[in-house]
Amino acid sequence: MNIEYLNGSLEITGVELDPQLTLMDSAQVFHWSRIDDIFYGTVCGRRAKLTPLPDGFRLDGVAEKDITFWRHYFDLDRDYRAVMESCKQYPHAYRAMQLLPGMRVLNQPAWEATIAFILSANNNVARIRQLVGKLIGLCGENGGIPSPEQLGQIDEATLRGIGCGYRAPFLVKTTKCVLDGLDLDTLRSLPYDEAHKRLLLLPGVGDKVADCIQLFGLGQGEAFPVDVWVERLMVRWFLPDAHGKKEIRAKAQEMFGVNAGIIQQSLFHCARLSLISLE
DNA sequence: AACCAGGTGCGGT
DNA sequence: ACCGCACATGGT
Repeated sequence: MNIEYLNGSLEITGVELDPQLTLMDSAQVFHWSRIDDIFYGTVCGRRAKLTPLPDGFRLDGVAEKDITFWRHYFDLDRDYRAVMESCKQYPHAYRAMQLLPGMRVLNQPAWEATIAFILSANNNVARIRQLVGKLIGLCGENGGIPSPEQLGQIDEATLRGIGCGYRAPFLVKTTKCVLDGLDLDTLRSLPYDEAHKRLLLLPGVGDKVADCIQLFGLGQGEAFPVDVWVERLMVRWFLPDAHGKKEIRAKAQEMFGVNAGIIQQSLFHCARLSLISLE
């Protein structure tokens, strides 16, 4: 992998990273937009324009002090080939990673992942995108997910007004928890189980959303979100006798360890895109 | 027009 | 601890 920085542009080449797959199709992040194969997004107030290249991408609008930030966001320092090799004893997992070589798991800010995945519950990807976009539209025009302070200014009725539905009070209450002093980033250094328990205290956060926050927002690779798709594919491909999402998650963590989350992401997409048949 | 969406909270067994 | 149901809304 090669990284070059010049005049606000960060060029990353020699890396398997498919922006369409990771930013738009992956259902791990919902607020990047694509216009004519160029991607626009704002993360923690840093607005960037991403242009795909044949073997990587270029990021424009990058301040020199933010090079490390973006490098971490796109998880550039991880050897995905090694992750793939780590699951070679599980042919379906290995195959899933082979089929999606450009797949990566982004390191999002904990707060942004929390808001996005509370909105994701019992919702489809197209609508999650739309909803996150409307939420962003409520707070200025920098294009990023509102900060806790910004969201704290918005009442439940307004959130219902943009289509949040019954998730509106979850957003309000969780925002209040954070404004009252809960520091999501401190969960990063806690063991998986402990961070999970604390996340469950937030309104609108159950097992699945907590795992998404841990995987996408806290850098905890043992997290293994189990939704209906993952439940089905795990039973079909790995655990024919398992029943219940909790058991599936525990067994997957035993099998895949700290790479469980990355492998889950590949399995999930292979199933969703029908790259591997569930029958 | 039903049915589904990367579920969660709640009350009743 | 497990089970069933309500919950808003729009895409397919």
